[in-house]
Parts: sequence; C-alpha cells; structure tokens
Amino acid sequence: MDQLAFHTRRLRVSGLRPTKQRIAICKVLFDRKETFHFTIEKLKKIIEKGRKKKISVATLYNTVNAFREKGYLKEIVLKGNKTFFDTNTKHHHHFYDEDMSQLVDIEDKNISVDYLPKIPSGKKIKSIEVLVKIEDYK
Amino acid sequence: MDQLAFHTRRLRVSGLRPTKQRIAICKVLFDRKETFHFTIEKLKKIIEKGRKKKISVATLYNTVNAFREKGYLKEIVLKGNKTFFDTNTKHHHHFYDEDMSQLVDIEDKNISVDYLPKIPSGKKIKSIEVLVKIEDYK
DNA sequence: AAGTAGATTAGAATGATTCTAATATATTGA
DNA sequence: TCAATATATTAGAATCATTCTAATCTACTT
Repeated sequence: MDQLAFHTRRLRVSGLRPTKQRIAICKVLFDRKETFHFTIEKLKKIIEKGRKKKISVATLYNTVNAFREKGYLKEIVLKGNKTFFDTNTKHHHHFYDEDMSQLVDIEDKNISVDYLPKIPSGKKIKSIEVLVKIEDYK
Repeated sequence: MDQLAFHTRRLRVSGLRPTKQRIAICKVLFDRKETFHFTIEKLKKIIEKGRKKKISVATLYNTVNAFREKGYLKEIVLKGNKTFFDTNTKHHHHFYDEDMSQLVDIEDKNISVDYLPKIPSGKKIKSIEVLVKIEDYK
C-alpha cells in the first residue's frame, strides 16, 4: 500500500473526501520519518511552498480539526494565543523552551507521576499531562 | 494594617497607582479566604456587579498583567483561547474537569514527577507543571 | 495656580479562529 | 457520457480575546 492510500483512508475515516488540497495537507503532516509540531500558520506556509497555490485557512482548520477529532493529531496544551498540534498521537509529554518557543517530546515511559491526591468524587482520570519548561543557563 | 493598605502596597510594588478601579480589582482578587481562578471576562463581570460602573478591559489587563509579573498572580497553562489566572501563587498543579470547565488545585507536596529524561543541553528546568484531566464516569 | 510629565482610560486595532455564502468540483443515476 | 445533485473550497466577513493608542486625567513642580 502506498502513502496515497493511507492518506485517503485517514481522510475517509475522518469523514472527508480526498481532494487535492487535503492530500497536500496529508503529505505535509504524515509523509515524514519524525513526528512534528505545528501551528495552522506554519502549516499554511509549508503547503503553499509545496503547491505554489494558495490554500484557504478554512480548509486547513476543517481538515486539521477533523483529524484531531479522530485521533490522527493531538492538540498541545500550552498557554498563548496560537494552537499547537502534534502528529505524535502516542501519549507523551513535552519540554517547552520558552526562549526558543520550541517543543521537544518526552516519551511517556521516561516520566512518572506519583503521589496523586484523591480525585474529586464521581470523576475519573482522563489524562495526565506534564509540561517541563526549560530555559537557557543565565 | 487593614486590607486597603495591603492593596495599595501590592499596587505600588507592581508600579501602579492605587486608583479606585484598581482598588476594586484588588478587593475582588485578594479580599477572600480561598484562592480563586478567573478569566478577564469573569473578573470584569464581578467588578461591574460590585461597582455599578463599567471598567475598561485595558485596565483589567494592565493591572492583572502587572500583578502577574510581580508574582501576585499566576497564569494557568491550559489549551483554549482564554487565559486563566490564579490567585494561588504557590507552586502547584491542577485537576481540570473538561465537562465542567472547572479547575481544582493540587498542592505541590501531593504530587511528584520522577524518571525525567535528560534535559536538552545548555538548558535548565524552569518549572514542571502537571495537568490532570478528569471527567465523569460514563 | 499654571505648566508639565506621566498615568489611566475608553474604544480602536490586531490577530487567531470560525462562519458564510458564492463558486467550483465531485458523485450519482440515467 | 450528461445532467442533476451533493459536497468541498474559498475569500472575505464576523467574532472573540488581547493589545495598542491617543485623548483625558492626575500628580507633581515651581
């Protein structure tokens, strides 16, 4: 099975038809060895360089959000106005370098959280997310 | 020393003059037994109910951000468009109930993070923030 | 008290995201 | 294939949080 077939399948599963624009989005997101972090703005720039045609932000938001709902992308919890997405959908954590505004993954097996207090009654844990903020030595 | 004197001092330390509006903000934020979580929008509503006069969002942002810079408030890292603030300035973590959009504090001594991977070279840890997302039992 | 510097403010501007409605493209049924 | 129908794409408008700006106000100096 070639990459195109994977892209088509992901799109179908997400309830989207495989159009040129969407295939272009898939290529940027999933035709790569390493997972990557992006914002809509950054994704738009990369796609427009590769296609030499404009793509509308509406299409980008539609497609990326559909992928997020189906679990093909994760949204990263960070303060700030822009939303970050991650093609690494395995449960994991992040270093966030505020000087560089850059994210680095931490594999889940490399971190452990203990001594959790009791959960408010009637509730259960959905996820535990750790953000390690790092900075340069002064 | 009465509460007003504390408010005036916090404002002066933050480089702000103690105006009526700012004293009103201080009363909402600091004249209370329990710490609390808020957004600018929520703070504006509370203040306008108490004063029967409008307050400008610029004043709210100016004052809240000055307090944040001086450590009288903390900003909470959560995804989403709105910024949350916290009058609890001790290092701590949060339960976040997505069903209720509600935050509950977790004291730092009640949580521990181990097996951290090695930090990218030339960097040091600034903070470790844990967000435990909870939801209703289905 | 008048003049000046700086602070405060209401509302305008900005920037990310979502919505809308007109156009374009794909799919269906014959 | 072709018309009929359905869905996708798009530019730009609308919306919402946040930041900026310039007019007004306040406090200080003389």
